[in-house]
Amino acid sequence: MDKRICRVRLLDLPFQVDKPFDYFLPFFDENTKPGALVAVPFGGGNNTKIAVITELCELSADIDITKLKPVHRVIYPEFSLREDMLALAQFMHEQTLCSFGEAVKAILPVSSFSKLSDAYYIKKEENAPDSPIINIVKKRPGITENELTKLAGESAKREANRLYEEGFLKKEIIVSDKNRKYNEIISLKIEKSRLSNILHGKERVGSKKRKAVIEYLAERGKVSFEQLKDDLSVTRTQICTMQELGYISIEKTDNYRAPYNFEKSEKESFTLSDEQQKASDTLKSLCDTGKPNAALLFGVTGSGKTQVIKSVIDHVIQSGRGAIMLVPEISLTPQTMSLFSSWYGERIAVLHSALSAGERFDAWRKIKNGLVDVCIGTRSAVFAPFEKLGVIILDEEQEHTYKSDQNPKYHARDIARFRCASSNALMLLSSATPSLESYYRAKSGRYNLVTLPSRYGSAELPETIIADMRLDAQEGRTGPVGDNLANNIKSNLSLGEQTILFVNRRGYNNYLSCNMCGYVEKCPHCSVSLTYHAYSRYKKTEGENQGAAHAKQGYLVCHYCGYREPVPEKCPECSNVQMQFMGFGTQLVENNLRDDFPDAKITRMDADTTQSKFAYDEIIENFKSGESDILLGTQMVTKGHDFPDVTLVGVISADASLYLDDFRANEQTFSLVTQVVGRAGRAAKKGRAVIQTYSPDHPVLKYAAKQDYESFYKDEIALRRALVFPPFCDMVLFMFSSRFEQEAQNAARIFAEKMKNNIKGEYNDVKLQAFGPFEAPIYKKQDMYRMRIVVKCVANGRTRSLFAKLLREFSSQSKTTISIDINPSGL
DNA sequence: AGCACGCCGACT
DNA sequence: GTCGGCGTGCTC
Repeated sequence: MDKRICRVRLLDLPFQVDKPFDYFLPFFDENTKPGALVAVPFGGGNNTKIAVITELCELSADIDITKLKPVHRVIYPEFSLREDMLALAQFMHEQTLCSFGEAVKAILPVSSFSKLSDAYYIKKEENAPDSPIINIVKKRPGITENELTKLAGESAKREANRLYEEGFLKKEIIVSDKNRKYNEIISLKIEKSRLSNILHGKERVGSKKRKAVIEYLAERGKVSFEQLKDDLSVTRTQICTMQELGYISIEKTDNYRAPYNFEKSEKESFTLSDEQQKASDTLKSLCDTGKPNAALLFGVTGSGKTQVIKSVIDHVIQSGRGAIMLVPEISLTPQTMSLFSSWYGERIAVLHSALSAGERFDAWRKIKNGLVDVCIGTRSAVFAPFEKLGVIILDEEQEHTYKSDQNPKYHARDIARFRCASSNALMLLSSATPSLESYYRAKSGRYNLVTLPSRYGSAELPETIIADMRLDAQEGRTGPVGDNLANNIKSNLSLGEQTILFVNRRGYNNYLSCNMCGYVEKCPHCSVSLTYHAYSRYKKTEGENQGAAHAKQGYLVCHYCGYREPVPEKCPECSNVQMQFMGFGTQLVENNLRDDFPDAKITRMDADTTQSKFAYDEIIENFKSGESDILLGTQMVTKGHDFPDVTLVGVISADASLYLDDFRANEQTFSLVTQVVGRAGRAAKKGRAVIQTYSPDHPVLKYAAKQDYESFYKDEIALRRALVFPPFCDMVLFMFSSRFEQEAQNAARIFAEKMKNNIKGEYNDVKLQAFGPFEAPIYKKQDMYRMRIVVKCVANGRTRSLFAKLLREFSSQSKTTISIDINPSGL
């Protein structure tokens, strides 16, 4: 029997209202199924909204059909969610506490959705009220609601809707497919005798232009619309009319736009080392178990992880399945692209957030239609709609960019895990410096651990020097490049070898450091650095560069537990009174370098110089070809390139990220320094690395210099366990923002109280520890005052249910905006 | 979130 | 007497 009722979720509802609604289904066909998108009337004004069907039900006594509105129709049938993707939306909704619609919109290329418009027609003329609306529709059947409003004023919408409800007007929902680009092939549709009549003027076709088109087509046969337009300057309307009149037919074929060039080239083939072969075999077998699997490919820098990954992708493609390759940032897609297209030619697609709606849609459609085997992209590419999925790879799995910080606040790893579970695919995490969480899971057997312990070929690890910047400070040198590094650059320049300098941009926070002994004040409860807050900070502009003298009037604050203490008068370690705020920018370093080495060719690479689409590639190519001596940059220089002529790598300020006010500071610093150091000496030449720091004895830097992940892990995991941080708990961040300072503060306080009451009462089984409320690191942002609550807990179903309840109750009664982020990428 | 319905002040 | 302010409450 036909299902007559469907349960739907609307795409554009705020969290408080986000619940299932039931609608009557006046039609039923093969497109009417769970996952389908439909247009439905919603709310008092019966505005047309987009919804997704989650369930089909039969008529039953417990549903009052008179209270149900009818679904208008199915829209965008090509975007209908497959069963597993619908389940994924539900999963995201539950896991990240986003609205169902937000989850669906992350999965589908919604930028391709065009706005729906309502078109009106006369349905019944007798007894129709004498309304101006009726008259307009009579004159212009199919008029849209917008045009109607323009002609008859604001009330037209309501009036038209009333006439529709009363049965005098008919409504149609129009979707324009503006983002689809077709090749339109035009051909004649007239039989020969009639054609001859027309050509000889015995039959008239209505206009000269029409006759010209027919003549043209008679001569040339099939022709594209573009061509026709260029040669005869016909308009689309004219062609469409001719189609309606039956003179011609228009055949639409898909036309894919390609933002990148796909050139398959016969790259020199490489042979896997024994070690790589073993890793590859293990991973390939994990793809074939017919069950979901997860693996961590842990290989030191330069161990050839990419080759292993390629062999796994090859294997997956051979079995007729697709592969998703995620990279941490957009700037890494072009180079990954060119590498992969040399292997797979046009059988690849790119998906990242900088694509235009059309490009994104095309890539999406190609994947869905099985025209590609591999999708490369950033976080959102984890939703690539492969029918059959064999493997999802997260390259540099520890990168924080895999966590979204906007709704839906998902982590690509979690999505990958879910998708692999429903496709019996392999989730493959790859890194030289895995996140503590992942390595912990690998060690405890939840992931298969596959290791590549040695560098590929003859490459050796570089010789690493930890340069003590305190010595420079004592001798009055305060510039960003210390004595040791400067000497190394000098000798490298004279040898004609290349240098990479890494400027640590993280840690621009105002942390206070003694420039004599490198002492940094930390929170006694959280093992994170304290951040400086000016005394009367609410009136101050953010990012102000305060001097040390000024600092003494302020406070040092912990962003995890709210602990605060006054700024010390002098260094508690060495009694030095010169405490200062740390950090250098790339530009400052560049200027200094130009002064010190006027003859060196220096290239700067950071967010500023890589604005344009291809700038990044150009910089890399130029540097590779030896056109410049020194490449100076941020994070970008640390990743994924083989520069055979680079023999010196310098870390300008290793401390900057070490004293981040984040529990992941150690982890991030270790990862960063390890990666930069790994850049040196990738080919036959032995490399050197200089790490500049005020804390030369810091174990994290020592481990990174030796590329000793195991020891770092041992220390760090013990610390996390002792202080209870992930992976031993989940962190949840609540943020309250309001234009009015008092409101944000009240809201946060009341919320905290409500949470406390709940864990004493209904939710007394939930174990959690709440900190705050206290001010967000950027207290005032875009005129909004922001308060925070930080919670440590186990984010299970019960805890989420509590949070969901609190959010729902709270947001319906407060003007303050509240947001939740479960395991945020940084606090 | 929108949008309706609903109950009190300044205008033709 | 009406237009319109935004307070409250609902959306299948």
